[in-house]
Amino acid sequence: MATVVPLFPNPCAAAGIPDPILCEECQVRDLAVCGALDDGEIAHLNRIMTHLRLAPGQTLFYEGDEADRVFNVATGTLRLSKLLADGRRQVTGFALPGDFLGLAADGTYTCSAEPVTDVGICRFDARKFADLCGRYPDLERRLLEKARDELVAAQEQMLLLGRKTPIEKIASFLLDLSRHSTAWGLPASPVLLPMSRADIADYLGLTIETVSRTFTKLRSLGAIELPESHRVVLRDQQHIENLALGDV
Amino acid sequence: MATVVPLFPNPCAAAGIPDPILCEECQVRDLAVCGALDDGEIAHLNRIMTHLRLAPGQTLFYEGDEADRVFNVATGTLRLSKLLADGRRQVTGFALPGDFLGLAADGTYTCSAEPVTDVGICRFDARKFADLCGRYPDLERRLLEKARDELVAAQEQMLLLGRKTPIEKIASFLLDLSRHSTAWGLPASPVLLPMSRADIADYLGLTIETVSRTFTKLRSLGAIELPESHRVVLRDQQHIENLALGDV
DNA sequence: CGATGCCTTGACCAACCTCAAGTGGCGTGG
DNA sequence: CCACGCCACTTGAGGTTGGTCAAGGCATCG
Repeated sequence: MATVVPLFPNPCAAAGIPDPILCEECQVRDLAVCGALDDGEIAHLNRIMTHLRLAPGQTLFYEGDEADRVFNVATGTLRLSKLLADGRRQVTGFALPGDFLGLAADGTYTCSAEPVTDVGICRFDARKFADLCGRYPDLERRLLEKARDELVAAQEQMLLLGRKTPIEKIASFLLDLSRHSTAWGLPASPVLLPMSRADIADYLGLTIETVSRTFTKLRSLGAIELPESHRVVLRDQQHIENLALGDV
Repeated sequence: MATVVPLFPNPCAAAGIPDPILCEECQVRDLAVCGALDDGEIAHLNRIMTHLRLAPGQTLFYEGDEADRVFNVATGTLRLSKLLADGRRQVTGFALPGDFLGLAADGTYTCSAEPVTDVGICRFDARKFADLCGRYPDLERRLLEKARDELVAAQEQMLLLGRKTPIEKIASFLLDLSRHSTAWGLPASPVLLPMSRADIADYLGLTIETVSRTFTKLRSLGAIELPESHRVVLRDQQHIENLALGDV
C-alpha cells in the first residue's frame, strides 16, 4: 500500500492532530463508540482491531459485499453511496472521524464506502465486535446513540432531497459542514470541501452543473466567497441559514 | 375519545386480528421490541404502559415537542412527517404495527406522527423505558436492530428521492407495501393504500398530480389495475420490479 | 340535493437537466 | 522550460420533465 500525499487536508491534519495508532492516544476516541470503554476495557477492543490507511481510489467496501467487518473512522473523509443499475448514484452520506461504519449491515453492506481523502480506519471482525457489545452494554448503548443520530440526519436529508430547491440544498450542505467544523473546535467559516462537485451533486440529488451554478449564485448574492473551488467562506451566515430553512 | 369507523381497514383488522389490550395476547409482540422480553419480563413493561386509540385528524406528537414518551404501534398506520417554514412537507415514513416511535428523539421529536387510519398505540414514559433497557440488554439490542432496519430503509429512500424518476418511485413504493403485506402473511397483490395521494406525494418527493398521472401511466402500461383509488392490483410484478430498480 | 373533499385530467410553464464549449490548474514529457 | 494533455470546474444554449394552475368527476355527508 503506497503512501500518498493527500489531495486535501483531512480535519485531523488541518488541526495538527497526528493519525492515531494506539487507542490511548486517539483523538476521536471520545466521539467514537470507543468512548464507551475505559482504558482497561479498550485493551480488549485493541486486541481485535486492525488499523488501515486508504487513499482515494481505493475502496473500503462495496454495496452488496458480505458484511463481516465493522469500522471506525479515525481520520479523513469517506463517501457512502448506492448505485442504480444504469449508474445513477446517490451519496447517502460522508463518514467523518468518529463515525462508525457497518451498522446498517444485514448480511451485506447496503452502500459502498470510498475514501475522498486519505483515511485512517480501525477495522474489527463483526462477530467479535458483536461479542464485545454483549460484554459491554455501554458499547452497545453507544452504538444505539450513533444509530439514532444517523437516523435523525437521514430524516433531515430526506426533507432536503424531497422538498428543497437547489439553493436551499447547497445552503443546508454548507451549514452542515460548518457545524461539523465548530464541533471539532475549528472555525465555522472557511468551510473546506474535500469532495468533488460530482460527490456533492450525488449527495444533494442534483447535477454537477446545477451545483456549480448554485455556488455561483450564492456568491453573486454575497452570501459566500469562493477563493478556491474547495474552500467556501460563509460571508452572510444568517442569509444562508434562512435559505437552508426555506425561509425565502 | 369517540370510537370512529375506520376509513380503511388496518392490517390487523384485515387479517381478523383484534386490537390488543394485553401484551400476552398482542399479535405484533414478536415483531416489536417487546419480543425481546419473556412473559415474566413483559409484566414490567406492562406496568409502565398505557394503551391509546387515535383516529385520523388527531396527532400523536408534533415535530419539536418535548420527547418524553416513546411508543409502539400495535394496530393501524401513522404518517411521520417534517415541515419547512412555508408548509412544504416531507413524509419521512409510515409507521406500521410493530414499529417503534421516539427512537430518533434527542430531547425533542424530529418529526410529527399522525394517524392515517385508526391506530392502537402502546405508550411508555421515555425515562422509565430507558431504565428498562438498562435492565434488559435484549430489549436494548432489539431497539438497535429496529434502528438499523430504519437506517437501511432511510438510505434506500434517499436513493429514491435523489435519483429515481416518478414511475420508479411509485413502483418502488408499491413493492415496499407489497412486501410488508407478505411479511404479515397477507397476499402480495391487492395492495391497500391507507394514505392519501397527498401523503404519497410528500413521501416520494412529488406532487399529487404527478402521483395520479403516474398511477394512470402504470395502469396503461398494464403493470397494475386500479379498481379503487386506494387498492392496487399488481398485474405484472416483474415489470414493476424492473422499474423500481431503474432497469429501464 | 348542494357542499365538500379527494382524485383525475388537461394545458401551460419554468426549473432543472442535457449537451456542449471554454477555462484553469497540474503533471508529464519533449 | 514550455507544450501538451488531462481533469475538474464553470458557463452557456436549448430541451424535457415534472410542477403549476385550472377544470371536471365522483363519492360522502349533512
